Amino acid sequence: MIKELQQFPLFSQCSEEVLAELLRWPYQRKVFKEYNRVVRVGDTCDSLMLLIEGVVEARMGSETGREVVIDRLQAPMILAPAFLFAKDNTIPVEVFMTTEGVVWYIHREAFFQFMSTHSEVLRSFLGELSDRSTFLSSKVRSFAVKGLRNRVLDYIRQHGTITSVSKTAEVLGVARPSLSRVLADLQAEDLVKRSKEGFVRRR
Amino acid sequence: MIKELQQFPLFSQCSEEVLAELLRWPYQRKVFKEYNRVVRVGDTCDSLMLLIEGVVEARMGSETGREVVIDRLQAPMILAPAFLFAKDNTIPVEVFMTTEGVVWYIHREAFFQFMSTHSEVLRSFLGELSDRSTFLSSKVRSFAVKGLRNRVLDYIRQHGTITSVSKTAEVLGVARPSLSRVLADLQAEDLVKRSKEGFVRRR
DNA sequence: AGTGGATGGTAACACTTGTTACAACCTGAA
DNA sequence: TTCAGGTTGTAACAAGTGTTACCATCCACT
Repeated sequence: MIKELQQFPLFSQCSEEVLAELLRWPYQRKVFKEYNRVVRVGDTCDSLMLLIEGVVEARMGSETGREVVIDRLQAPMILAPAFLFAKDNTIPVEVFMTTEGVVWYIHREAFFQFMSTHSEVLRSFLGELSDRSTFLSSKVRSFAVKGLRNRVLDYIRQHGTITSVSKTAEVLGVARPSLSRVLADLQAEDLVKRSKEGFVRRR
Repeated sequence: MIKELQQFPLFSQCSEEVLAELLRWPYQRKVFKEYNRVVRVGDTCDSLMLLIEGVVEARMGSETGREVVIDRLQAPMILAPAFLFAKDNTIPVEVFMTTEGVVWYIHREAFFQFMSTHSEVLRSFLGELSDRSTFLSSKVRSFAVKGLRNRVLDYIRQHGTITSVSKTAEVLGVARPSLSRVLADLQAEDLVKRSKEGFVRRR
C-alpha cells in the first residue's frame, strides 16, 4: 500500500517509515468502477484525494451553459488540491471515472501536520497547487483568444495533435460541427493535415 | 514598516518580534506611480510580492486575442502567489498600477523558511493560494456559460451592479456595443434597471 | 456478409457577437 | 459659456458560431 503512495511526486522523497507515520492517522481507500462519479458539484473537500489508479474526467457545467471538460487526469494524480485549504471548499466540478480506479482519502489535518514536519512534502505540495493555478490561468487565457480558429491552432500547438474531434470540441467548449468546419478550413489552407495520429500541424 | 505587513491576513497573527525575524532576510520595497507596470508577461516570480498600498489591474492578452481584465486588486493583497512555487514560474499576466502604490518583495526561500516554522502563516498562505484557484475556476466557469446575456446576469448577481459599461465589457471579454445592446434588451424585458449606482437587478 | 453504434463530414439556416460609425450626453477646465 | 475628452446608446452590416439534419465511414460483434 505504501508503494502506491510513493508513486506520487508529492511523496517520492519519503521513506517507507515516514509514510507509515502518515498512515497512523485515519484514512480511506475506495474503489470506483467505470463511469462512477467520484466528486459531485457542491461536495466539500475535507480530505486530500489521491487518484492511485485509473483515469478521471473533470467537467464543469452550469444551468444555462454548455458543459466543458476541464481536464482529463491520469493516476497518479492529486484530485482538487486547491479546495482542501480554501475558505470556500466546495468543489465546482464533477469528476467521473472513465476507467476503473482507486482513490485514497487522507484527512486534511493529518496531512497538514505531516506536511508541516516534512518540508520536502510541503514544497512539493505548494508546487502542485501552483501548477494547478497556472493550468487554470492557461485555460482562462485560451478563452480570451479570439476566434475558434486561433484557439484550435493553440490547442494543436500545446497537445501536438487532435485525435478525437468530438472530445476536443468538448474541451474547447464548442459544437462539434463548428470544430469540424474550422479543421476543414485549416486543411484547405495547408495549416494542418491529417495523419495517422489525427490532425497535426503542417510545416 | 512592520505594521504594513500586519494588515495582511497572512501575517495578522504574527507578533512584531516574529515579523522582525522575517525581515532579517533581504527584502525590497518599491514605490510605483500611477499607470506604472509592476509585472510584465514573462517575468519570473522569485519573490513574494505584497501590494501594500494602491490598486492594480491584472490583464491577460495574446497576440491573436482580445485583452481581458482578469482582476482588479486592492491593497493589502498578495500578487501572483500561485507562481512563487510553480515549476514554470513565469507570470502570464500584465499587472499595472491604477493608482500610486507600494510593493514589498520577500525572497522565496526566506518566505519558505519562515512559513515552515510558523504554521499559522503556512495555513493562511495555503488558503490564499487555494482561494486564487477557486477564483480562477469561477472565471473558467463563467466563460463556459452560454450567451452573453446569461453571463451578464451572472455578473450582476455576483457584483450587484454594473457601474461602468466599458470596464465591465473588458472584464467579460466582449465588445462594448455588444454589452450595451444586451443591457438594452434586459432593460426592455424588465430584468435590469438603471439606478444611481448603475445597472442593477430588477425584483 | 450483415448489423448496430460511434464517429466524422457537410450543408442550410438562425442567432449571436464584432466592427464601424455617428450622435447624445456628461464633466471639468479654460 | 465654450470646448475637449471621455462614456454611452444605437444602427447597419459583416463575420463567426450554433443547431439540426442527413449521409458516409469505420469497427466490433453476430
